[in-house]
Amino acid sequence: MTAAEAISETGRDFIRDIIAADIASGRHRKIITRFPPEPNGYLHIGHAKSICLNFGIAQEFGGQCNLRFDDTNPTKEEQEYIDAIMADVHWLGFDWGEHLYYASDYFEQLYAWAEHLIRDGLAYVDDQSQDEMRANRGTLTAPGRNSPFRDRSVEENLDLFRRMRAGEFPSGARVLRARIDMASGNINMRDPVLYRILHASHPRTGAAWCIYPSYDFAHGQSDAIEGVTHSICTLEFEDHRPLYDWFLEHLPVPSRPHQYEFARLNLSYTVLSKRVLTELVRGGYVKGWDDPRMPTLAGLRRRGVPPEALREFVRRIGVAKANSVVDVAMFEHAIREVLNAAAMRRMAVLRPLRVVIENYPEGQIEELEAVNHPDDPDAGTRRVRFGRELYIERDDFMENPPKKFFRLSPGKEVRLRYAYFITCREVVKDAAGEVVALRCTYDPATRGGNAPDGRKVQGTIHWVSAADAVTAEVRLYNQLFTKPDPDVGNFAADINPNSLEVVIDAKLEPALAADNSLSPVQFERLGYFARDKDSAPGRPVFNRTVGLRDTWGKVQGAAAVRKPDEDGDIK
RNA sequence: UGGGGCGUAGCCAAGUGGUAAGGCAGCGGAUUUUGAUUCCGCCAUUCGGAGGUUCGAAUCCUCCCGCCCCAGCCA
Repeated sequence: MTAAEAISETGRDFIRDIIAADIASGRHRKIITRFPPEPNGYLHIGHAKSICLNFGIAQEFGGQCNLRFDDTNPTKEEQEYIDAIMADVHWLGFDWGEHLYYASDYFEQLYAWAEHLIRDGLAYVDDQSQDEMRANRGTLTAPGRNSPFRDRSVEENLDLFRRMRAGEFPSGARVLRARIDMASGNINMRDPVLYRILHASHPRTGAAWCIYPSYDFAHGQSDAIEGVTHSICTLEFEDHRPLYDWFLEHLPVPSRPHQYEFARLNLSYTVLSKRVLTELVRGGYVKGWDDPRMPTLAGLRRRGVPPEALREFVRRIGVAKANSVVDVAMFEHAIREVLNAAAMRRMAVLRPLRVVIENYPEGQIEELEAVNHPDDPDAGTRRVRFGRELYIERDDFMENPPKKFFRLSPGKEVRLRYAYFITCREVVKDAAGEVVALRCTYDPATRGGNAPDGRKVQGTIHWVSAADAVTAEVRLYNQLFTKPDPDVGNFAADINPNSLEVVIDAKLEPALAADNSLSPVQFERLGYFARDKDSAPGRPVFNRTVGLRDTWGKVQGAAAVRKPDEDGDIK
């Protein structure tokens, strides 16, 4: 596949256009991008957009994408996150090859460049307190005031900076600042901090340093060291670009990268703020970074979302500069699309209702053929056991059904998928009036699901043989938040109390009990499910990745809102 | 009366002076042993608004309106 073909498949966007133009003009021969996570949390679906963009561009243009950890703040970063991030990028389907880097690899060079700026009179050590600095920074509309330490001599600055490095001062005592313009309309240019004193152990450099470069002082130079040609980041860094360029212009860097910004992903009913995600985990709102309700790659993976679905979703939402909120339905569509094609079908009953086939011989068992995938004959068939006692879904029976209810009700005939037509003859209730079982009859002539007399039936329902069924725990997930646009300032108020429903006695086809059973799999008529790591021998646990499209449920819901009748009938 | 961005359908998003792609959602209909899938059809006389330039404007110019980001020794 040529680069041009690859792009037409991926779609165009303004960044790919710029890169294509840079190649066409001869400005670059080899494209180098980078994905630069800070290891202070887990990757989420928003990062997936960035990963697909950066690694995707490298693939399409025959270039290279580096994985570079932006580890300049040891007070927030941990090895656990570094490991998880690498695993997640690989799982998503991308590989950085030999190009694994850390900003901390460049600490010595960055330090040398800081001294270079000092020598050129472009940086100074500031003794002001944090409060003083803030007070002198000015406001959005008023210029700042120069620090009283701004005009120290080169010698004094050098001496102080070296002593900062040597550990002579406590954390926060002094900073190194660029000497730019305290009156700039762009606050990032008002003498930004280059180095701060942090007596903290770093996951990689340990105690080697007690001063650490700021993001601004590290990022562009790291790009330059690695020969990154296109440094792609999100919109909020747009007004850092003049500073990014300033460092590259004033330092003897080995290459001249350029920064481009795109709009980060926002998803309805979802929060992608790292701060909030961290609080969800630490506050116990979810069971961990890989809780299937989390939008983290680890959570999505555990939920059963295939990486192809993430990539397809990202491809479809495009890349632009307008802030936007993508409907989570678009993500679910991508998941269903991939899973519909890939997942084998099995039968499982979530809320079992016992059915006794009165005219089926006691003790008789037979095996019926069921296809594994309706659109893929190569997926083959399997045998499912049928007996006198079965489980069907409680939702597939209604004693007083509304019009257009195609499932089972007293006196009505339906097809048991791959098996027989059955007719409901009697409803068995307990003392409380609860339906506890159904007595039905079957038509032996309809074996396999077709009536020789051409008789039609309106509905087909799934079932599991009671004698063979395996009991399982099934976890049904709903949106973590109740509102399309949760309040990140008070996220707890918008958390969905019903984001997790646990079904403890689902009945599965026996093959689903095996440790190596299919996953993800479609439970027919219900949705796509993935085996969870909490599964124990003989006690499988499944997560619902996403339900099937449910037009009947939608019609029902709408009708119920419109006109809930006394007897439950819906006109 | 600061600086930087962005405004095309309910939601994403193409379009770069020649007469509004595509996807999601929605709505009809066909097929169906998953009310799934698949398939067909419908869904912006109009591009935040108003002027202007032009034979012709979502695209160029002017003014206005709206939304987002920035005052961490976070990234």
